[in-house]
Amino acid sequence: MPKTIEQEQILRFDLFKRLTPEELRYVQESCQIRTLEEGEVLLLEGQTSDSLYFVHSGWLKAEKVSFEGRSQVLRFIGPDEIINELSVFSKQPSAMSVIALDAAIVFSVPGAVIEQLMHTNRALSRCVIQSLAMRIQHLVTHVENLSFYPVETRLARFLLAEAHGKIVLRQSWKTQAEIASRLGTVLEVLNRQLQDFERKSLIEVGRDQIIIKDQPGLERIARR
Amino acid sequence: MPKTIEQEQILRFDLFKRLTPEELRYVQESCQIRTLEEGEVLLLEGQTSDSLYFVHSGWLKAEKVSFEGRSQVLRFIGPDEIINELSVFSKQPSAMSVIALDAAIVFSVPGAVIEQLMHTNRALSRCVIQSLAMRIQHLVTHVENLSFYPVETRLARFLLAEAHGKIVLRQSWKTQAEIASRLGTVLEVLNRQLQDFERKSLIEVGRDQIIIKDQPGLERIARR
DNA sequence: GGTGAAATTTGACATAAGTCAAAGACATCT
DNA sequence: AGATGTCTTTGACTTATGTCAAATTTCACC
Repeated sequence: MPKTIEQEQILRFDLFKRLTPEELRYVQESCQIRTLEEGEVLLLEGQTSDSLYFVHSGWLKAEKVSFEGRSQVLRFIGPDEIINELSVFSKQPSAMSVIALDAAIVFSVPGAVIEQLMHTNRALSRCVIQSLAMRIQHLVTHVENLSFYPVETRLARFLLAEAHGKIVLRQSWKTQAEIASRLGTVLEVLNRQLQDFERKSLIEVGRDQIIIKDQPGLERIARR
Repeated sequence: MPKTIEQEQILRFDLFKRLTPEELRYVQESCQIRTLEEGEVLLLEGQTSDSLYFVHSGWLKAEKVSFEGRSQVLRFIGPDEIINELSVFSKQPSAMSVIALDAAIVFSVPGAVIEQLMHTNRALSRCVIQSLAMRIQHLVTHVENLSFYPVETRLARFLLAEAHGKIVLRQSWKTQAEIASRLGTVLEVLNRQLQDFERKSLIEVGRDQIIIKDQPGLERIARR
């Protein structure tokens, strides 16, 4: 049963760090594994889903789509991240869609199981609260960026935030269209901004990475 | 001691609905009253404050200010609302400033007191989680609006959301500048949009109220 | 009732950002 | 290699939004 082996992986999540062995077994037993292919929809906006999802591998995005078909990516979601707390804890339909960017594997745990554990284990509540609080911080920052700063600044900030050292990895799904949607703009505008940065020798855009050539320069733009 | 009489008022907050009489007394004893005048700053962005605030009367705003001095109002805060959960529960400095729009009275309760109560009372945790979840919903909506929709649509939605029946109350602090800042735009743009709506007989702008004259018309604009 | 501060209105202007349409580059699969 | 589909690049164009500066109205306070 390869399933069981993978199921053990769910225990590595921070959320479960403080559980007793017994509680862990309970989680493990009630967890389901779901495999997604690229483009597959895990959650649809407006739909109710009572499960919490844990990303084992692969990448997904949480997004809102407008009437005209433009999409705003709220966050990219990678391994070890949690999906759908909002819906589970507020009992409201999902406010955004979640779509696989990659082939991805996620665990799902029924909301009722989590709620039950929260009754007996208060560290879990705290963990959930922390996680929601972080989500809010990110959103506030995003609002700030959208409302005050031009694409130039938003892009500079994005690059600096995503960079490991001097390079921003570009997984195959991280196309200019996806980045544009993340920054709240459109493909063409983003493309021109990238080229502008390149012309100014701030970065070098490659197919599977972006290299930051002039970090202080980028930071100056990011700062305002 | 008039102070004690007012302190009793804090018990009316939803957050405390499920507490035992003993716990209530504890809250009441550790709560402080703070009076603010118009324009006074309750919380400054970046500053750490470990207290939870409860609005007894008056109005405040939570806002972010940009380098250039533009401000984005994240929410208007009125009686019965709670301030600073984010900071208290995430242990991070406040992400935004909170400023009184009115003469206002707020109660403050040390974060440590709330945390202690959360240990013994799980309904409180749930309440906090619900409240954070709602905050996230609002922020997501705000991001969506900023990223997809023009000022025209944002204004229409704002008016419909704020309206009680057919009228949007304009407290003395609800100036066009404040509304503009709430919608993520500037004074002049908002003013022109209001006049445009007026010219189209959708609304009637008065000094202390805005009357919605053509709700279906507004809703059509709001819908996209 | 007059006066000064705050709120609103107006005009002319600058510019960031979105749209449309088409061409080019690149990667993968057969 | 050739073909197909996706991703990227480009140009010309439209438009929403922000900026500046000044006039006008309104309100609250003496």
